[in-house]
Amino acid sequence: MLKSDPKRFYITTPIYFPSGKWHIGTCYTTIVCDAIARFKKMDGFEVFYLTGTDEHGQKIEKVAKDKNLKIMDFLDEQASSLKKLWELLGVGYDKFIRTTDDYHVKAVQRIFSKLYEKGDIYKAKYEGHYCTPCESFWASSQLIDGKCPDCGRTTELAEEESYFFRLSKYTNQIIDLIESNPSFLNPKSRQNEMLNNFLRPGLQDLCVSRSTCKWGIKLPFDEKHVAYVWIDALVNYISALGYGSDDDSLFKKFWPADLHMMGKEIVRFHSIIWPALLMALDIPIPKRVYGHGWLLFGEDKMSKSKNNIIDPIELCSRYTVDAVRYYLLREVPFGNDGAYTNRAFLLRRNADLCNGLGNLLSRTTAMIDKYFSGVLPSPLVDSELDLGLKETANNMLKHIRCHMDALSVPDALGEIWTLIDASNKYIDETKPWVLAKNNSDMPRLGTVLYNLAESLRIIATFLSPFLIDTPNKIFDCFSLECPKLFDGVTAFGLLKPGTVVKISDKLFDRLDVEKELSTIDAQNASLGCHDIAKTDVSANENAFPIIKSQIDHNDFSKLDLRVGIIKTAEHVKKSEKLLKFTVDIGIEERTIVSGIAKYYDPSALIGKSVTVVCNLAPVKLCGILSNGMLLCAEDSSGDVVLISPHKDLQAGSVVS
RNA sequence: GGCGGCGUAGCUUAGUUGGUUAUAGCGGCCGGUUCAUACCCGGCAGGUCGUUGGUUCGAAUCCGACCGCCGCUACCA
Repeated sequence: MLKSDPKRFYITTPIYFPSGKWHIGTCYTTIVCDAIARFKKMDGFEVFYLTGTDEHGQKIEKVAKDKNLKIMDFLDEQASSLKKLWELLGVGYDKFIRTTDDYHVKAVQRIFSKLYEKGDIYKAKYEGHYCTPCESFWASSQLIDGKCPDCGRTTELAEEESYFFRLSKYTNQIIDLIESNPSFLNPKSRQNEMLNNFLRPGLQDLCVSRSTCKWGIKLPFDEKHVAYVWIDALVNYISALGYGSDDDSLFKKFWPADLHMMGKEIVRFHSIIWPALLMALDIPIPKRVYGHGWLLFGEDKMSKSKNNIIDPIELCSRYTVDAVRYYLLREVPFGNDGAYTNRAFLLRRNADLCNGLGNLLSRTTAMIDKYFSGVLPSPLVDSELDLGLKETANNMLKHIRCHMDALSVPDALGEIWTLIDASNKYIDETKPWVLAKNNSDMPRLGTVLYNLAESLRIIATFLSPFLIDTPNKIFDCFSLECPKLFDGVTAFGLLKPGTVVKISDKLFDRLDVEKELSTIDAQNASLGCHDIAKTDVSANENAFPIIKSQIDHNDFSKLDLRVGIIKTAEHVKKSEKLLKFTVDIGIEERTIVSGIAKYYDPSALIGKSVTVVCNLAPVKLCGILSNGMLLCAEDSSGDVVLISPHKDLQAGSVVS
């Protein structure tokens, strides 16, 4: 007999940048992938699920330094805290890669050499903006209001030698890849974005090295340079499989990847740069790249609550891991952004997990206990009513598989709930409590309860890729183990009559939503949590950046801060963010451009006192020379406010 | 400014190529039931499908304008 090729599935999350605290947005991607990976395993695939951390770069160096830690100590700590989080959330990855791992470093170096020899990497000078204190180069587009994006100080023009990857060469190939292969990049709107914004205008070659940053992988042909993020980070998807090492059997087995999953913010790197690199290396292109939406933390409009518990660990310990996984997988429409609110979470938990699933198990096991002393009866007397239930169960795998292939995880879960709902309805229609009153109806009653037990077995089986403890609790009641594969599980008749059935504990406690919300409010208030509603956490991990390194008074005295009075204020044409001001700083009037158009109506600012940084080097913004800076503060919700003196002072008053 | 997307019941949302009374879930109300976690089952209410013109026998669905929200991007990430 011919052995057919085993079915394989390689799925990846992005590697996470360990500079801050982990939040529930990181969890979202990873849990979705986990569910897909588990599903594929049970569906007969040999699966490899990869996740990990992206550990190089200046920021890492800086954060470690600011925390007074050795870089590797800091990184070890971060990686292990992430692994702990995945363990808590039941994430069963097959490999956790760290870009500081030996084999990865070697693979990156080999790839650099290969591309260099091929001529796809070349050395060139480029002009950039250099921030001396930060020792970093920035492109014009990276500057924020003309200032260093890291420290906000003025930068100066300088030249740097760097290595470039000939990305431009691959423009047409990538266009062709996306256009002729619609399943490669999804959702479809991302294809348009990539094509219109980058590909059709033509790609620019990509700077792939840095000479100012030390914390990175050294280029084998030029030790003064380290790999800049692109090649380093993206290569993890193949280095993790042993590409470029002595043992590349996993690579041969699993590449090309079946699915690179990520948040929409990094689709560009995965759908353009990554395929181009692979093309340059003559490696096959991954089959699918999917950019999912963000999990947003919306304000709970229905209540006065403005606070949300968003710490995943806190959420799990309070409401169970399965409830958190269920909510993330069920409530966030895939491909779109989804909003997390405590209310929605609690309502979902009650409606689906307590009332739907938990109560079904409860009433079923209770009846087997009550009417058959806890021994599973035999199915003896079939009826028309049974057919619908069996059919629903029989079609489940087909339907769920279809949704999972389309990456519609919420719909896949919905499919399981149709069987849960059908089972609850089946109880109502068959009325076991009426059958129980009549001895002659006992065989029929036994059949009904047997069918319900079978239904629960099937439900638990299909839940097991998505939830962790709950399926096992259900199997436990029937003294079963979770099957390894879906194959053959949907047909009724697997459970052995005579099995001892345990009455289940409550799967999930029903909660009073209003009470729970006020408890959360009270707790947050006592913890001093401020309004974190409306905050997009995935884009906001550095809402309150860590304290910068200490300066002495001499450093401080270099700043020339003065009170200024706004004389004129207007919108900068062709700009969404910028306002142009004339500010009286006592000795003269200055033109200052500031990126606060979103927060202020210019006409309302005329005559107001503000704080001005007067000796900041001028910078051109949208063609206007801005000579100074208006001090502003931003809170965690993204609100930006000008800093003004408590009472009006003479223009030019010195701030010290 | 360029490109793209979205706007359907209180909330979340189905509506591939235009066609009978426009989904479904949650929440609300009413009824039924009692095995069960005040649960389950049934029913009802609630929508001028963002606004406005047009094409058509007929539009949530196609075209134009407008309003509102969002994403990507802006002289080499």
